[in-house]
Amino acid sequence: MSKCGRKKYMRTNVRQMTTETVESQQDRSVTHSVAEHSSAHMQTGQISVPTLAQVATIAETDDSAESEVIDSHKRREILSRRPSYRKILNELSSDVPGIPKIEEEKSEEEGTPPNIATMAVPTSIYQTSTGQYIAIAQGGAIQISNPGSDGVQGLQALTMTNSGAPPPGATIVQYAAQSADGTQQFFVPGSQVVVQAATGDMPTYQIRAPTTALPQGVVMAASPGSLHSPQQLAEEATRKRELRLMKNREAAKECRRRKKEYVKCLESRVAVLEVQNKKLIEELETLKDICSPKTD
DNA sequence: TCCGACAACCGTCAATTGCC
DNA sequence: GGCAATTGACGGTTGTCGGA
Repeated sequence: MSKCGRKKYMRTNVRQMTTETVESQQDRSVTHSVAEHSSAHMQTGQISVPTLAQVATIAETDDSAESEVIDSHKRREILSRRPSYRKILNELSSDVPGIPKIEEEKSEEEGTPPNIATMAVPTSIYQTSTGQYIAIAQGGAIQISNPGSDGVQGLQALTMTNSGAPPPGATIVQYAAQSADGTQQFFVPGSQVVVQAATGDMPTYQIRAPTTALPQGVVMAASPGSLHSPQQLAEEATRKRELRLMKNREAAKECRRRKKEYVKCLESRVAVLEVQNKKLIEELETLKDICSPKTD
């Protein structure tokens, strides 16, 4: 039995159960539902964070008498998909100046945050026979990423100075694991090659005219231009699927990173509020001492 | 040393949202 | 409406830790 088939079967049942659980819990305190939801995920090591809507509902329905009169709108709110962690955190940040905002991804025209200054949004991603990823971004930037490393540290980027807009459906990247002179070559549009001129900690790349025909072992990935046969269509479908999986893989990593940051910010906010609360209590006690006459 | 429990992380699927 | 982004949920893998 395939892994995916089994997963899909189980996921369907679990998803139904999850919905039923949330709905049935409307009759009880929503506080319980969130707690149970979290503890259930603790068994699998996953973090569960209630949505803002859930948090609001918890506060509103803490009184068990009111929990029975949750209208359909609130139920829909609970069941609805949460906004992104970035939005939630930025909403919190607008209320509390101490909380840093998660940077929005900016286009190249708007400038990039310092920590991802060398990254560009890839538009075409290819995997070489050695497992490396090559991404051609808008503007002609070529990014070479090693497997096993994260998206930033393993990234090598260069920008083509003579890059123009490639013709639609004609982007071709050809990768040779090793050329005759021991360097890596990447063939790019415009009948040019990107040659690895130096290796090591700081590899450099040069754009040259190709000197030889395609070396042996070259891996070619071409966009659909004239696919006709069923085999070509199948290969194209496979390529699209792998591209989608790779993008979703990276998106999941980024989502988890944001989620961790979101949780960290919430925890730090709790710490700050606890300190403030303690100070206010102490201040209140002090004022009480001042205002109330001494009895002894 | 072995084993089980647990946490953390990952890849994947599917549902949802938001933008064009 | 289509598509990309986002994220919940799942199963799998790996590393750590305490007890036998």
